[in-house]
Amino acid sequence: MFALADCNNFFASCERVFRPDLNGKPVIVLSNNDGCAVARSNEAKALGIKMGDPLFKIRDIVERNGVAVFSSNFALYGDMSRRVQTVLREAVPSVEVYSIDEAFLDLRGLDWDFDRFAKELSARCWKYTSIPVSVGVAPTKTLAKIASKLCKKYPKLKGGCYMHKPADIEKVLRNFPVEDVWGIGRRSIPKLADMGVRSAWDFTRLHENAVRRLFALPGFRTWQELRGIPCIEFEDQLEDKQSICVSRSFAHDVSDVSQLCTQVANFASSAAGKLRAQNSLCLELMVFAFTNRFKDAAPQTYGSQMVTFPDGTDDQRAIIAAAVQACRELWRPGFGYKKAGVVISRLEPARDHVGNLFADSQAAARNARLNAAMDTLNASFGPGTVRLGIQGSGEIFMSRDHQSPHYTTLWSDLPTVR
DNA sequence: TCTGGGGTCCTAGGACCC
DNA sequence: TCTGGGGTCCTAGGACCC
Repeated sequence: MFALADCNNFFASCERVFRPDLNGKPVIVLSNNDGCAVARSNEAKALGIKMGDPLFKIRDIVERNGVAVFSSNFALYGDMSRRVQTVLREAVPSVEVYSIDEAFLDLRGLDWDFDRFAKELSARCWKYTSIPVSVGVAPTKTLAKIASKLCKKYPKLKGGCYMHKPADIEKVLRNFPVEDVWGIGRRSIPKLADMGVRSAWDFTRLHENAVRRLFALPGFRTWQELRGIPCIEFEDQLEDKQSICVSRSFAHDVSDVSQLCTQVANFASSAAGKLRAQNSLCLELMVFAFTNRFKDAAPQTYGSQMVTFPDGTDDQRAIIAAAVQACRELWRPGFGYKKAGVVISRLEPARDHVGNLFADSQAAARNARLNAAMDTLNASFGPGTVRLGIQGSGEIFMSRDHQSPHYTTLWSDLPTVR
């Protein structure tokens, strides 16, 4: 058996932990730049606010119903996520953190009362973190996902659902829309509709050859998993990233090349920091920037520029310099750039890297010490405390008009109790 | 006025080899 | 008319996830 522990309406729930006055009230959390609703409390969902709705289009609903609106606060969500993970790791030997708000638990070889286990684990998460968590247990990961969704739909399950009897699974799948199955995406829906497949159960009734032909290997795996045959690996080892991307939309259009370069330098700085954190080197860097595609009247452009590092690098100054140079090359006058980003790829573990015999090893060692010193300072005093001149103030041009305090990660933001 | 950010895996087809 | 057979590697794009 596998379990899936899924935090309900995660970002909205995090905001409510330190704002209990908002319990039972509609809450939404916005994407970066205060663009779209990306998390909604149950009350906000009931008002008809959809995932991804732009704030300006739901302004009426928000104002009429007194919806509490928050800018995204990833320092808070990341910290709350770690707290939930701690509770999960205390419960079972093996945990696969799948995303910021979801984790799989490996229950293979355990002879427990899984229904009780699921309900108790949910209760424990609530007790220690104040985050509501749905725990589904089933013979495959895909079925465990469905079981956890049942918990959200039926409060009487008390946050835990064990689904394993074939007759029960059939009953659930017959009532479960195929488009809500993990691994079935938007592009597959028309194909499935053509074949008369509406429920997850219908999908399991298709012939194996048809599934393989139309949905290839990933679709076949989902088909197997729904039929109770596990074929998606459990991965409790955290793998190194193969690529790292840092990108943002800007609060206003940027039509000045040096301003754009300053922003790109900050993206590169952030990407390079993540690269060093996983002890890798990158061999490739790409910068991209484009205009606002929603502005029909304005001239549109998309530019990207690639740089390679034949010897591999994780050096802050080298990566930022390359990104800024690439940005100058892709920039075209007369356009208002709305979004830009830096992607570093072809990553290799630093310890496996075969260096250049003729490189200046003393200079490399000096750079490594400099990078380590900057990383240490920025980890202690906050990102951007020590930075290169070209990064300017270190700020990204971003709107965040509804930001909550960093309750758990900044001393100055500690809640006051009287 | 205002529309997010960050990833992975798979496959078909091109380019190349003998 | 008719144009071999068998293989590997790489890449771009598609599809999916949160």
